Amino acid sequence: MGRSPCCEKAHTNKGAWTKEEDHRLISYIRAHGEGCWRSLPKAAGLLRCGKSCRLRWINYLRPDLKRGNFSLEEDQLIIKLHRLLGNKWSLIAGRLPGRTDNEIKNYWNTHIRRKLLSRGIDPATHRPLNDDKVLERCPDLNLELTISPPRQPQSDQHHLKPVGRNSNLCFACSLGLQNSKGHCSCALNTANAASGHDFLALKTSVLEMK
DNA sequence: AACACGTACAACCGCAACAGT
DNA sequence: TACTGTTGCGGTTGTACGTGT
Repeated sequence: MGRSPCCEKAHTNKGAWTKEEDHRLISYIRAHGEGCWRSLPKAAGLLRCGKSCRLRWINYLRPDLKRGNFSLEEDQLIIKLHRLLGNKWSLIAGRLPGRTDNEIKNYWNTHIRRKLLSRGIDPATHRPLNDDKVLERCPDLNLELTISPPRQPQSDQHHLKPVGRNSNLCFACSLGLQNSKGHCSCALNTANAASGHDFLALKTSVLEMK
């Protein structure tokens, strides 16, 4: 026996959401807040699975979403973040307020990928497409990209979840997630507040890119 | 007008991570 | 520690719409 399906597929709607469904979902979340997606559809009177409700809310109905075209700044930030993080769309979305991982993923696949290819850049590696030849000539050349949070002084904060060797940072802050700001007081947030620099916000000289 | 093709994006699926017991 | 249920993520698909012929 495999695991049970996330929902009773026989009695759930699929495909595009109707205005009525959207309205029900918005009304329910306004009244009860987000969370408990599995039980939400039944409680809200929706014939959808919880995953579908969550996706619809996060990617389309959330009031703080920024609709419309990506700005040039957003465009460049996505490219920089993708170079650092790869296809970690949720992390990239964390640095772009009002944008969702799905939206960024789609935008990458439909616009940016093509743009990079037309410039002769491999969108997966961010290296010139003919870089293979360089590697053939220089097999020992190590172009591996690695990221790590900046070193922080020791502190006695104890609410933090250790992340590898950098046990003074919560994971969100170690990745420089904007959402984490204001919600935690780990070493990085404190330091950033003082210095005006933050990790992955690409203001740091360490990560400065041309 | 009708069709073919390309593009954009909403939505689905499967899996891994996480949380609770 | 092992197990189970839930959530979140990333890859992929489906389809509406625009454009060219």
